[in-house]
Amino acid sequence: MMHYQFSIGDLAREFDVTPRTLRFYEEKGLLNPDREGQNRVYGASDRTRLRLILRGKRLGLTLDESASLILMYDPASNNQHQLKALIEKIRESRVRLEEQLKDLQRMLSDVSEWEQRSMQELDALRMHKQTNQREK
Amino acid sequence: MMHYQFSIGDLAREFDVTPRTLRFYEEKGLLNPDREGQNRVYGASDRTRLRLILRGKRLGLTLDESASLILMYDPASNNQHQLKALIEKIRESRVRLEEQLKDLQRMLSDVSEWEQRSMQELDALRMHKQTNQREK
DNA sequence: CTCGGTGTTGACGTTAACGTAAACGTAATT
DNA sequence: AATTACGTTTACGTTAACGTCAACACCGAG
Repeated sequence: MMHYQFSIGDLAREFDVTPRTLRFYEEKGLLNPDREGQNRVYGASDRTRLRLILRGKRLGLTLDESASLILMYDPASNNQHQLKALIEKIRESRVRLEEQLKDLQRMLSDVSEWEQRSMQELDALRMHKQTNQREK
Repeated sequence: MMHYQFSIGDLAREFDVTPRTLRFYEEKGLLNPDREGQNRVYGASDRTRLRLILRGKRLGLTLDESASLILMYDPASNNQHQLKALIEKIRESRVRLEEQLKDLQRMLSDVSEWEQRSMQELDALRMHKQTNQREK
């Protein structure tokens, strides 16, 4: 059974952010939930947007950058000129992301290399200790 | 011909940051250049560190996180207990980075999918225009 | 000798992304 | 009726990572 309506608390819990965060994203125009009286009611699209925002954050994008990425997912953009501009923006994003991917791979290999070295060193220390004990 | 001494301006230009940034990193203990009188003189190790810091930044790490990563590269850490703690930290970093990698791949595939769709749409628009012109 | 270029140390300003607190409304529980 | 849980708006506070500016020192060229 799938919901398609969420309170602010629901979403906050699901994505591990505070309600304040969701209201803040709304101020910035990243979300726009319906209202039921005073209260915010979030739908599936808001949920998707939120996921995209947070994914962006984890990758080091600013909220504004995530905002434009989200606009690109929106089918509301039709006119040709805008479309070209958007494609260009996407292309830039992709280039950046690919750069980031390289950075990440470099870092991963550095880190695992270091990990191995230090574990060996740790083993060496253990061996040394045993030797010492036998010498006693 | 390789230098192994750099002024603050040299490094700033090479890595496209301002001198202020380098002084700031020094305050935070991320760099510690020698002095020649008043002036800072950076060596190869500072240059390496700077590279690591900036790489970290691009991946969304904070300066403090980069700082601890750099400490791990340092062979100054010997005692067994510290070593274990460091290994644990590295392991965490790796997990985070692997998560990031997945995010990135998801995002890349999303983006290129969208790119294709919008280029097709653009083509469709062009075709439509031609048709209209012939109908004239 | 003065001028431009490069460096130095404070010290205050700025932006993003929320945190925190006050003051209040509403609805269900006890 | 009072408490508890959840929501609201408004507004000020906070942290990271520098930017910016003032006031000064040094050094080589013209």
